[in-house]
Amino acid sequence: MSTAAANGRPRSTRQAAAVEAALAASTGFRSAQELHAALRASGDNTGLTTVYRHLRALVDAGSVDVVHDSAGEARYRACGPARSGVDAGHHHHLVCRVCGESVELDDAAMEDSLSAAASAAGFTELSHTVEVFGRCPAHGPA
Amino acid sequence: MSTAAANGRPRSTRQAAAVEAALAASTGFRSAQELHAALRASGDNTGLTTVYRHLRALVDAGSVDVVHDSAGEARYRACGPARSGVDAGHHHHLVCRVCGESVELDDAAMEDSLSAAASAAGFTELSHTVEVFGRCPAHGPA
DNA sequence: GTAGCTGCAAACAATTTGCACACCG
DNA sequence: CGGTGTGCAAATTGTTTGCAGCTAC
Repeated sequence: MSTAAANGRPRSTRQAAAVEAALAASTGFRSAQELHAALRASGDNTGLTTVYRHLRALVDAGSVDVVHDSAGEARYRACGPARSGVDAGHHHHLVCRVCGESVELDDAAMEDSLSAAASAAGFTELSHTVEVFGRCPAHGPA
Repeated sequence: MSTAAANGRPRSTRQAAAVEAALAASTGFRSAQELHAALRASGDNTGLTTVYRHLRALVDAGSVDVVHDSAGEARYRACGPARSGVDAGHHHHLVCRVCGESVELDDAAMEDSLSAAASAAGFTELSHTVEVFGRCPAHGPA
């Protein structure tokens, strides 16, 4: 099908595809090193450095989302198709702290409320980070 | 018990007070190392280690709030009086990305909206992180 | 007097960068 | 062939831990 999900890259490399595949293989957030380990387990002998490089490039391109866990470590997830130049995928995530599974949250009311409060304080050029953690239905409380 | 908000500490030390004072001296978020530098500038020859130790203790006690900037570095701010054992100071911050000044946001509507969305997805034991960045009135766009 | 607190320096972990080599085109 | 992506290892940075001495109680 859409074999052409990635064609704007300078040179098509196998490792680049491997990183994207590793990201696409999970609906949850994964840490850089976790991703690297998974890649090696998949047979790809990709280096940690390369993983970091592609991760950064993808984040920069807007096709990957990042959150920082409580330890300050970065976790990545393939998200938003990143249309042309538009920020078509603005949303936040609800992440299960047990299995890492994540669900997208598209809460316009929340966004609006937040913006209104910030504007009321006289702040401009707003940007925000919203991360929600919890236990997914499959991992309910004890 | 109006004696003191903090009497559960093992031993009252001058450095502990210095760290708390440094935090209280600013309405904005400060990084650990920034705080350490300020402390030395104030005359206190407190060590970086000690600053980190007290910071961690204060965060653990709930009297200090932490946010992680885009670089993943921790920034602290004295917040919520942290009553007895109750989380009496739940709120988020609106931080100026130019001067670091911060304003507390107590947006119940946003909180509610967020919780509702998360609950709808079947998630429990929710916790969230909301950080808003922007330019304060004093540092408006060009 | 004793135990906890302090501080210097080494240990640590995550991430970045340099440099030499392989591969894509 | 040419150049870019790759990868190993060293460098960086923020934070934590160990150990000897000092201070508060």
